[in-house]
Amino acid sequence: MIFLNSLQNKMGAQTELILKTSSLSITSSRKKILEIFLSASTALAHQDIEKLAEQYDRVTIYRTLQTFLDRGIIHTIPTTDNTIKYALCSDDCITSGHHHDNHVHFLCDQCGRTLCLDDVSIPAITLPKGYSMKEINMVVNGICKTCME
Amino acid sequence: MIFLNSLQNKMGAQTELILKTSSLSITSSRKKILEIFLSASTALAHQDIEKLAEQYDRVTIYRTLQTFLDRGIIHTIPTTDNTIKYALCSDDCITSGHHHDNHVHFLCDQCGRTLCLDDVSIPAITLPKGYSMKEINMVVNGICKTCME
DNA sequence: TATAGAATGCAACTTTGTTGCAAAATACTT
DNA sequence: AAGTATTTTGCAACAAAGTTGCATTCTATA
Ligand SMILES: [Mn+2]
Ligand SMILES: [Mn+2]
Ligand SMILES: [Zn+2]
Ligand SMILES: [Zn+2]
Repeated sequence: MIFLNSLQNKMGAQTELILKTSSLSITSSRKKILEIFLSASTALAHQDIEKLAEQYDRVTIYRTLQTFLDRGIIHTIPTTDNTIKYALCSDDCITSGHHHDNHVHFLCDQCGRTLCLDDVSIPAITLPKGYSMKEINMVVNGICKTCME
Repeated sequence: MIFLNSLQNKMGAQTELILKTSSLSITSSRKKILEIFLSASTALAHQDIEKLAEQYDRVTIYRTLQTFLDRGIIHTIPTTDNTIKYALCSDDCITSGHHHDNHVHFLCDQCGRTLCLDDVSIPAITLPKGYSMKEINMVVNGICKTCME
């Protein structure tokens, strides 16, 4: 029990730190949504968060996700099925002002989970003359490790 | 006038050929939507097509796009802003039964257009052990050639 | 603790996507 | 060319997703 409280406190401290670092006021919905991301092993859709944070209004969740995106706390993952998934940015992302995610994302066709493959970086490409690159996304569909076993 | 009719006829013949090749019955909505894709230089959202084919019901457009996807006549392009864009598959894609698009897509942050960079192929990557790849998408955001000038 | 400013919840609304079914169009047979 | 089976379409009704304005509540700070 003491142990659990300690964990809870640690998580609480972490979420408050993230919010402070981004100059955001500390509110219970923001902390809750950050906690959800921190304990999730996969990227989450808006709907996933709605289910895990039922006490908060749908609109609040929309606005909170947008705020987190603006501050670079989370990033979006484009998918082929018209659902945006959100995931926490790595420490690098969060601390640096400008967002620069550089890993590949994986969508499992079987379990439906979306994973950040933090260790697989996106290879460089050469664009035709006249094009300037700002962001790059690489998304792979297939079967994930867990589902293969 | 004769010239225009000839162009029209050529486009008509082309759309009918595509439909026949995919064993689809030839209907005016399917021809119209194919014509839109053939004369478009960019990928299109459902909404774009709705505006360009006002005479047809929204539901018909949804179903037609789905049919074209199923037959591999068009492919989707995932975007970070929760809108799916559709584009004609290259000849290779259409003729071969199985879909294997392999080019990078470009989203211009200024004009909003989505372009198939047919000449830029997606580089290979190595996934962690246990993952199997089925499809791969690479989407680049930035400023397109036209907007740079 | 008082107060200005920010965030939230609610209601109302728009947009996007889905489904069932009758009517219309197409492909196919004769 | 006409008739018929099958497919496609439009409409209506609905469900889900996303947006906006505004009054209330909460947070930061003096
Ligand atoms: Mn990620
Ligand atoms: Mn393409
Ligand atoms: Zn899986
Ligand atoms: Zn452009």
